[in-house]
Amino acid sequence: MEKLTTSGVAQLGGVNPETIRYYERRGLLQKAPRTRAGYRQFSPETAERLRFIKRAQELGFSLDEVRELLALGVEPRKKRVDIRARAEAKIADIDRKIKTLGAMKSVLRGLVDRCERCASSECPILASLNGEGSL
Amino acid sequence: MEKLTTSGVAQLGGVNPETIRYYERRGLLQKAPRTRAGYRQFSPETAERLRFIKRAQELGFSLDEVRELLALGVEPRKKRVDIRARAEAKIADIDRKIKTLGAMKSVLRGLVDRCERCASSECPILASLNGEGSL
DNA sequence: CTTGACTCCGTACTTAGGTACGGGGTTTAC
DNA sequence: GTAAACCCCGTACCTAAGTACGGAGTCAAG
Repeated sequence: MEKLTTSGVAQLGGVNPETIRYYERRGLLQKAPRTRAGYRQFSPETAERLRFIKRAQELGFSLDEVRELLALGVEPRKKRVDIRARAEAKIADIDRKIKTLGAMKSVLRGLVDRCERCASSECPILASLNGEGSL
Repeated sequence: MEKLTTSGVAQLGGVNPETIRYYERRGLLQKAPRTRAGYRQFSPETAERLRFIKRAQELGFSLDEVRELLALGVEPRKKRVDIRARAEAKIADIDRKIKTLGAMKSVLRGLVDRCERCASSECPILASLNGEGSL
């Protein structure tokens, strides 16, 4: 269990060191223990957590939402049912996103397919899209 | 083909009227034709487009990326192959997003499942997550 | 033919999510 | 034991994506 420095964990997690402090302030990373001199010490798993945060963000979760996701693993015992419900809700969120992405994909796929079938230089589908398209 | 006013189309598309002007500036909506007096006139399909933009945004596409997506339907004829390639690239982007969402989902699903099997008041999985978890 | 609601435009402000700065302490390598 | 390279913190700054403001023109109802 080698401990990492702020910029060490930042590098492993692929973020700016300043971002670490920022996430700590925002509650996305719990306050790291400090050395006598006040230097933060991180465990390597923190880098995992950072990558999770980044992935979630790229998928359209806000930092507040990401914090909720992360909080699911750190609930104050007891409320087992509650945590379950919240996790299920997040899963449903994710399913909605997946569905929407699927829809967007088939729009694009349709565009590609129609354009393939249409080798002439005046593709009617493109033309129809031109005047404020159905995309 | 009833024409819509700026705030009319904004309402239909579920956005602020100012956002319409903003999207026009940013090139996400082409410049709308104007009345003699300079008022913009939109066709109802513009509302569709707005909703597409919003959906794409919620899924983590930036406005610049959304513009690229939209541009796929408005290419200057000719470069049929190019547009196809770009659409394929976007589809690949989307597939990556879907895959990542799937991974996040199974992390959450695993959390839920393990917590269900673990009815005692000291769930070891939660405990293991507490010290900078594997989420 | 005026009043209220709506439009225009340019410019300024806001929020989220960082990033950078600068003055000071610390640790490592010579 | 001292310079380079880090770390701390508070605060200031930045970009993306809007949102609001305010003065001026327009349109529809009474």
